[in-house]
Amino acid sequence: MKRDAIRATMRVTKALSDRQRVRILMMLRPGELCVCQIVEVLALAPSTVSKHLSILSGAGLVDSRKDGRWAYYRLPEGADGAFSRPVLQWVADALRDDAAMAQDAKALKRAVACDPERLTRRQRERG
Amino acid sequence: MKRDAIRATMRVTKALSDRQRVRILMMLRPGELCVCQIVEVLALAPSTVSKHLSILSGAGLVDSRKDGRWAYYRLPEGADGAFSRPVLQWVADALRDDAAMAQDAKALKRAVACDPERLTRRQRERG
DNA sequence: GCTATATATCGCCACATAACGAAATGAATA
DNA sequence: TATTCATTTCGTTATGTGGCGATATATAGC
Repeated sequence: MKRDAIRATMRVTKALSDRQRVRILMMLRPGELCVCQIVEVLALAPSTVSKHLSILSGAGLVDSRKDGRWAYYRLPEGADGAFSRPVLQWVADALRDDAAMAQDAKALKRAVACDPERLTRRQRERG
Repeated sequence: MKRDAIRATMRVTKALSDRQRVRILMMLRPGELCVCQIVEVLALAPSTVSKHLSILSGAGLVDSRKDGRWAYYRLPEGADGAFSRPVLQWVADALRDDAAMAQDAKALKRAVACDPERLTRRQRERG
């Protein structure tokens, strides 16, 4: 008898109950992203995006690694993601062909075109 | 291209992001329940439970019918529930063997033992 | 070591939401 | 028709949460 599967479960459902976090998860499906690339697509303050990522991380919905000054987030692979993968798959299915998601994918393609170095410089210059 | 699959999707994830609503959904898996039976198990004010049910209904996670003074809620069957069924299945899998859910199931068994008539009378006398 | 800089954390504010009790609704029965 | 009563709706309150800017942290390069 699991003592609190409910806790882990609610952490996931609460993480999924915010639109921006769902956008992030969908963006991560093709592969890992630098925080600055996520910031670029969501058009939110870096601190806000960081908070969202920490909530996703706490729910086990993303893994992360640091590479120098940059932090990369990705969907957990293998056994790490086994718990949440089905629900994430449901979200992805539900949002297949969604217009807003398609727009994000397009914006993401542009953001990924330049490396974090150039992307962050552009973000800095715009203020 | 669906214009707002995201809206329907977020309605579901927001509905699932509350613990009491998840408890309700799990309680409904064996079959339909009267509002008073749900009130009995959750131990919340009837108005609160009603609000939760209306949110679940808005997300398409439950159907309802009226029978005289009583209202019955159930998980949508067939095509009606096709959209949400996979995510509900994920929740159910995640909470299989969860201690709190088992306790709800036990309390539910007691609540279902007497019919709505007797149950509401007991609630009235205590309230 | 010092500076620059990408990300994370903190403090704050505006808004959303879960809870309750009171009042409204609507069906059964006297 | 009037009353009873299960449920819903409404108004209020307390708490939770998303957003931002300011500050802290940590790493790269001088």
